[in-house]
Amino acid sequence: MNPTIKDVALKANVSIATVSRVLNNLTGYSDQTRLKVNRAIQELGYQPNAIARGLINKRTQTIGVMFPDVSSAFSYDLLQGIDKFAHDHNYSVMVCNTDQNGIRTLKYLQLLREKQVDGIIFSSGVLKKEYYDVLDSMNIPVVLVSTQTDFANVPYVKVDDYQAVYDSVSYLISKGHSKIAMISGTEGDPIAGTPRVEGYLKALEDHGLPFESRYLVYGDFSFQDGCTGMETLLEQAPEVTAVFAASDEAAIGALSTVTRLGMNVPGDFSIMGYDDIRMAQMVSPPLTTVRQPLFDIGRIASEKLITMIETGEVVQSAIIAHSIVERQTVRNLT
Amino acid sequence: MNPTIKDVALKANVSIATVSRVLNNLTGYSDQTRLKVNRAIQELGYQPNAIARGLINKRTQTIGVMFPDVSSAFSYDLLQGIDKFAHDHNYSVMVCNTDQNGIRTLKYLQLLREKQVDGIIFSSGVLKKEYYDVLDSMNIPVVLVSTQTDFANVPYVKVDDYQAVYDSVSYLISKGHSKIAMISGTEGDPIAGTPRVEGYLKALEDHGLPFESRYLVYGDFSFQDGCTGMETLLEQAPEVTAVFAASDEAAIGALSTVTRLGMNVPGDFSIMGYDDIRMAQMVSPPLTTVRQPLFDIGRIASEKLITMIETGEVVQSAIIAHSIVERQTVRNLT
DNA sequence: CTGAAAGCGCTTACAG
DNA sequence: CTGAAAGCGCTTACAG
Repeated sequence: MNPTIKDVALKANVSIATVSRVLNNLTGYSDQTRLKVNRAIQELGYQPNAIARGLINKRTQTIGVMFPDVSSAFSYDLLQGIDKFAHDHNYSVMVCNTDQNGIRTLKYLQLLREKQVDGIIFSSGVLKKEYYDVLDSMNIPVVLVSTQTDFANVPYVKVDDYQAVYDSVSYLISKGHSKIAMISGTEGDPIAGTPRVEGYLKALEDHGLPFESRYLVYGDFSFQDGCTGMETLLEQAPEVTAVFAASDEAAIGALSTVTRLGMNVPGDFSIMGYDDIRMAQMVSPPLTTVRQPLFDIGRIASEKLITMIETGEVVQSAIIAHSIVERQTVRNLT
Repeated sequence: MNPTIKDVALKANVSIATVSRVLNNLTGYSDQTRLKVNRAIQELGYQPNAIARGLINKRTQTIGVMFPDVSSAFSYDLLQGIDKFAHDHNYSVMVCNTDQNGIRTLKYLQLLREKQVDGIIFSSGVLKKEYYDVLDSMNIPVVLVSTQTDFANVPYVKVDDYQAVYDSVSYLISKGHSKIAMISGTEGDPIAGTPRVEGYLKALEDHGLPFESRYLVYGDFSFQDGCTGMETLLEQAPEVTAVFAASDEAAIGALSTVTRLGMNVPGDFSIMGYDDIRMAQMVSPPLTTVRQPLFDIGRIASEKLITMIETGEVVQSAIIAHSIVERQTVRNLT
C-alpha cells in the first residue's frame, strides 16, 4: 500500500492536520515542523492522493474533452493545444471519442459527470438540445470548439466559417478564376456546412459572378467524398477552372482525382482547401488553403475553460483569425 | 449541489446502505425497496460520484496513456484504438503528451499516480530507466505500445520492426530493384531505428546485394527529414532506383521531393513507406507501404492492460502481424 | 431484508 | 503553532 498522510504524521510525530498544512503550503507551523514533515515525506516516498483531495475539495483538476468528430488530422491538433495548456495549469484531460454517435455521446457525458470533471470542452460537432440539457444539469463550465449554439450563453472558440470561405473564394476570383466550383461538407450542417456555402455564394455575388447550381456538390468533409465530388464536378461542369473544398481532406481527395485523371495542378486546374491540417503541406503540390489555427484554438479553449472553472466568471466567445496560406495549387490566371 | 446517496436514502426512507446495495445490484432487499429507491433516484436525478467510489474501492476506472511521441498521424490512430476498448469496458482514458521531454514525462507520471489511475499505457518512445523506476514504484499494470524494454517483464504490443523491414526490402528486390536506398529514422533508436536498419541490411545480404553506405541516410521519421534525406540520396547515389523509408511521413517527404524535381513515381523512381497511416492512401500516387495496424495495436494494448487490472495476472506480450500494402509507388522492373 | 457504524485519504473550521 | 474532530460521498463488514 502506498503511504498516506497518516503514515507521514506518525513518522514525523505531528498530526495529520499539520502534514496537510505543509503539503498545501499553508501557514501555521514552525520551520522545524516543516523540516520534520518534509523529511518524513521524503523517506516514505509519500504522494498525495488526488482522489481523496477531489472528494473534499469538489475539484478534480480534470477536464473532459468530447470529440464527436472522427477526423483524426483535425482532432489531434486541437487535442494537443487543449492538452498542452491544461497540463501546464495542472489539469488533466480525459478524452471521449463519440464518433458522432448520439447514444455514445450521452453515455460519455454521464461518465464525465460521474467522474466529476471540472469542465468540458465540446468539440467540432453540433450541440444537440439533448446534449445541452445534460450539460446544463451538470452545472459546470463548458466551452465549445469549432462549433457554436443558440441554446444559451455557452462560449465558443472558432473561426468565422462564413468569412473564411468568403475570403477564400474572393482570393480565387482575384487570381482570375470565374468558374469556381465548391465541394461542400455535410448539407445543412449549421456550423461547417451552410455558413461555408453561404460564404461561397456571397463572394460570387459580390463579384458579379452568377451561381450555377451544378458547380456545387455536397460531401461529408472526407477524402473519399472529395474524390467522388470532384468526379461529379468534372462530369457535370467541365468548364470549371477552380474548386474550393470545405476541408483539406476533401481538397486532397479532389487533388488526387484530378491528378489521377492526368491533369496537372495548378496548370490545368486549381484547388483550394480549408483547415490547413499538417497534411496540406505534404501533398504534391502543397495545398493552398485557408488556415484555422487548430492548436491555438485548442489552447484558447482550454484557457477559457480553466478561467471559468477557477474564477466562476463567464468568458467571452472568441472568433479566431483565419488566414489564407498560399502554396501551389492555385494558378494565377490574370 | 448534486444530490447524494444520502438524499436518495432520505427520500426513499431507507438507509444509505440500502441505496448503495440497489445501486450496485447487490442482493439483500425486497422488490418493493428496490422500486422505492429507484423512484427516488429518478426523481432526484441522482448520479453516483465516481470519486467517492474510487476512494473506497481503490479503483478509479481510468487508465493513463503517455505519448512521448509527437507525430499526430501515428498517435491518434493508436489513441482511438485504446479509447474505444477502454470506454467499452467502462474505463476512461487520460492522455499525456510528453513531446519526448523527460522532465515532462516524469511530471506526468507523478500526476497519473496522484490521480490514482488503474494502469498505464506507455507508447512509442524509449522507456528510460528513470521512467521505469517510477512506473515500478507505482505498483500498477503497465503495457508498452510500439516499444519494448529489457528492464523487466513489462508486456508490450508491437510489430516486429526488423522483420517488417526485411519483408519490405525483400519485396522491393522481388520487383527487380537492386540499388535500394534507405531513409532511416533516428540513428541508434533501439526500437524504430536500429532494428529497421538491420532488417534492411539483412534483406540485402540474403539476396546477395552489397550494401553501399552512401545508400543509407538518417533522419527522425519526419516529413521534413524525408525531404532532405531524399535530396542527399539523389546527390550521393543517383543510381538508386528505389528507396525504403522508415516511416510513411518520411516516405511522403521523399515522394514530394522527387516529384518536385520533375521525376515521375513510380515511373522514374520507386518509394516505399512504413506504418500505413491514413495519409498514405491520400497522396498521389498512393503510397506502397508496410502496415502496422495502429488502431488494433491500441485496442489490444488496452485490452491487455484492463485484463491485468482486473485479474491481476501478467499478460503475454504480443507481436502484431504487419502486412505489405501494395499501392502505386513501386515499379515492377522484372 | 435492513440499518448503524467504521473507514477510504484527505481538508478545514474550531479550540487552545 | 498545533491537534482533535467533523465531514466529503460512498462501500462494506457486522449485527439483528
